[in-house]
Amino acid sequence: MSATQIDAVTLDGAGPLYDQIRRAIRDLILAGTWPPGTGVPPEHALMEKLGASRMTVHRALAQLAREGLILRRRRSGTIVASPPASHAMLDILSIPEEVRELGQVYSYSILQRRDGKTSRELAARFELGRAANVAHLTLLHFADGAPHVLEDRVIHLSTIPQAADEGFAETPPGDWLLQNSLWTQAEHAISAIAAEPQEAELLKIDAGEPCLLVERRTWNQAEPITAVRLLYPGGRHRFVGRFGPYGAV
Amino acid sequence: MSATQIDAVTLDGAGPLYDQIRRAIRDLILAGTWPPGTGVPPEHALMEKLGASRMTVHRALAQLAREGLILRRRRSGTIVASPPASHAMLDILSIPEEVRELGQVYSYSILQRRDGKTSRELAARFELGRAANVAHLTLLHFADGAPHVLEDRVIHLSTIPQAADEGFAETPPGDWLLQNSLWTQAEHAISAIAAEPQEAELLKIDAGEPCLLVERRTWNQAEPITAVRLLYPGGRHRFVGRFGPYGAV
DNA sequence: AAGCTTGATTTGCATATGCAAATGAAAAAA
DNA sequence: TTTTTTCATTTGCATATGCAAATCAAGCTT
Repeated sequence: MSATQIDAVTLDGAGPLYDQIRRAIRDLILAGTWPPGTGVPPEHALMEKLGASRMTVHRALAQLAREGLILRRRRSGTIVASPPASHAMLDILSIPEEVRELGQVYSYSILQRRDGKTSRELAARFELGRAANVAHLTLLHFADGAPHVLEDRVIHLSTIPQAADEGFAETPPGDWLLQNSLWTQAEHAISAIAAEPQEAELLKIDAGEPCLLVERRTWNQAEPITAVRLLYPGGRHRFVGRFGPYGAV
Repeated sequence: MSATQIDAVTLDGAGPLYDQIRRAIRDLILAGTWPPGTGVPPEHALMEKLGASRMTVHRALAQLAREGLILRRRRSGTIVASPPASHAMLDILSIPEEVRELGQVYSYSILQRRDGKTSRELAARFELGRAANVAHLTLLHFADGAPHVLEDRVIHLSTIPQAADEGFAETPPGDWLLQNSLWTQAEHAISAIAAEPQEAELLKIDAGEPCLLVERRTWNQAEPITAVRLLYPGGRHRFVGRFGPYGAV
């Protein structure tokens, strides 16, 4: 069952020894030569076959274990893990970057700003647990002068008090927050909705047209920092990600 | 500039020493005590302060470097890295899992299947580079008997020939492929579109209603495996991910 | 002043050694 | 037979040691 072709492990001489070992075994797994459940030879066997010390072999295997490719248990040995439930990775670029990535000219304008306690309606829209002192901003981002995305955001002034004195004239609030705050947790939801009439007018599309809605909330430890709703005209925008079974490529 | 409060590094005595060191430094970074650019004390200094060997300190720092929290350069030393361009992670569950996760009963039915060379129209819809021998399937997934998502898929028979003899009666093709093929690359795009009349009828929604469209293509090395378009009624579905600046939480 | 050489600092890699923890299997005891 | 004990295998952790590579800085030369 766990008889593995140890001879299949061959080094390519490129780079550090531990990394050669790591890549050699990783490639056998990714190529399917060692399918899930296959026994990986014990450290001593690899050590002799490859002429490396046990610590070096261990380093390679420990890293593969951290990456989730193999499972290791004392005495029972090491086996190839089953591919994990996969993740799709979507880059979160700042909106200016996103627009420039498309080769277009970025600009933005603040449509409205109001600071103060959250109304019941606002708290509901952003799923805020309790009333809070926030800055509430509405703004529109443009790509080559055309509406690109409509942003509706609250910033928790109790967590980021310096936002109260910031006009966001130079930098839109999303980017400003990235520079002026630390976040440890975020939640991200993507859904599709029909544009409301006033949203459609701002985005220069027809009411009822499908839009991508990105809702994001971020925290530092337990303190909420900001919550934002980004409305993208659906026909024009898509989120793309490229990845492999064990993470980004 | 790089004078760091080395006294801030304190161990908690829980678990392996190298991991205590790793976590101690990681926490100082995440808490903002050591902002980006801050100099991390050299291995020798940490070694003396913590009473650990250099190899152990090195192990902790090397791991933090792999995780992207710190940057290390010979002779110049180690500094805290700037938070990376973040990724949002969305779990890709199989559709049966996705439905069961919601606490609903899963079922599916194959609406149509046709194997053979791709038509021009089909090749365009799935962005296939050239004509190919594929299985083309259309199916509908149900949650508690109600339409959940409409699936339109091609499977490359040159890469996965055994799909030609598979009826997908027990397992829907997405899950079957996960079990019967290896993939090394995937591309994933999310957009919002209005439902076409025939799509709307199948999903039991009104034509023109906003839907989430997930398009995914997977490869093994350079060989295409499958391409799929998943159409979710927008109002009912959203993709949610939770994550931190340095990866999944 | 500009370029070159030398030296010192810091990280990176590999090895050898020793012990500890987990645990499957065999041996011994009930 | 069943349970317990012992033993051996395998991984995990930590240390000490030595050398190599990168590179900043100081000193030297021209």
